[in-house]
Amino acid sequence: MEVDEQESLGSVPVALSPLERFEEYLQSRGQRNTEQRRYLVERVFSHHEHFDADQLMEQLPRKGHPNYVSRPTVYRTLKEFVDAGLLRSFELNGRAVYEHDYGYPQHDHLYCEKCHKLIEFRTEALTEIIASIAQLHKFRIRGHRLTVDGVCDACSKQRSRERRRQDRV
Amino acid sequence: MEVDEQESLGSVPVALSPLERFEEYLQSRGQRNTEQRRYLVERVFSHHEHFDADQLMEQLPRKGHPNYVSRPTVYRTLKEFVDAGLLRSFELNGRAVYEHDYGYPQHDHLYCEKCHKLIEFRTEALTEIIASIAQLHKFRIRGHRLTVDGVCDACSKQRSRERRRQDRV
DNA sequence: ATCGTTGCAAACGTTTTGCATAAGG
DNA sequence: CCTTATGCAAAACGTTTGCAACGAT
Repeated sequence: MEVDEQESLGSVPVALSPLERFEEYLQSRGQRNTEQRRYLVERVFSHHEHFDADQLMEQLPRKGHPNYVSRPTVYRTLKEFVDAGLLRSFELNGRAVYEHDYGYPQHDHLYCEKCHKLIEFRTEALTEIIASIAQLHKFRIRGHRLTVDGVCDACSKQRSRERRRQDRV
Repeated sequence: MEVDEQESLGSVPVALSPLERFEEYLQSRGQRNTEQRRYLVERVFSHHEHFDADQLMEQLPRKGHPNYVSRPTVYRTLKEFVDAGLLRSFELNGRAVYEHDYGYPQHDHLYCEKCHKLIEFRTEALTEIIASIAQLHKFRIRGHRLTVDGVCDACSKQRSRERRRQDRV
């Protein structure tokens, strides 16, 4: 579930930091700027990675330590981040996976069934196809999720190496 | 989760019926041709619809009645149908959704967030884009899932009608 | 007779809830 | 002070499992 560094799509310049944007969102809805929320924005945006609620929890301080955030609050806050446009979420193997949305370009994923890595890609052609399909069906688009399942280059090479090794035995 | 009849993509002629194909699959793997499996093939292929395990269970005979199939068996059998190539499955709102695969052309979906209807569409252009992306990344494709989220024509019309009604008050 | 399959009950992993307490505005 | 947010415990959700009884080959 890590991002392949070589596949990074760069970032889009934005006016406000994720924290500023979130604070603005909270204010506009009369919600509160709590320590937990501020801390989670900081942690979630400190590195660009795909993650699920559990992986995030593992990286956070344990119960009893400073900045501890309970599991329900993590779930509630991730949902708020999605509403606020900071994160995008999609489902993979029955769990919700999150990734940066704010300040990050729209993209889709290749999902390797062997190493479970998500490789990001971006293509204008896809956007155009979707737009024309939607027009045909008079469908108002809000977003899309495309996942291509298969086996990545590294895992294909690994498997053929293993097959060769087996042949020698 | 119903199929829009008007959006039906037709079917592809196949040599064997779903039941025959499944029986062949079972035989090839030394698995058994049980009454429950035969009954479920019949029910699942009696109409072309998207469905989840719960929706299927609701349509099946209740405990104590003839042809009753338990929940675990329904789950196990749906998984076998996917392995056998009879059904395709994808995740929607945290549940596994199934649709016919055998004898039905590859397609993708528009998902209406208002009425939760899945509209099927098919485009050759998408297949080509995915192939070229995969080639670029030396990625071996096994399949893909594209879902376009938004609001369908019917729901858009409904909402504007309601807005107009409100304006008159 | 063998061994895969079923139904039951109980577990599972993820996410959500009700509620009392804490803390932001 | 008035709410909203939090942490806790427990529930809810869809799905899977262990196991004894059953049934197909």
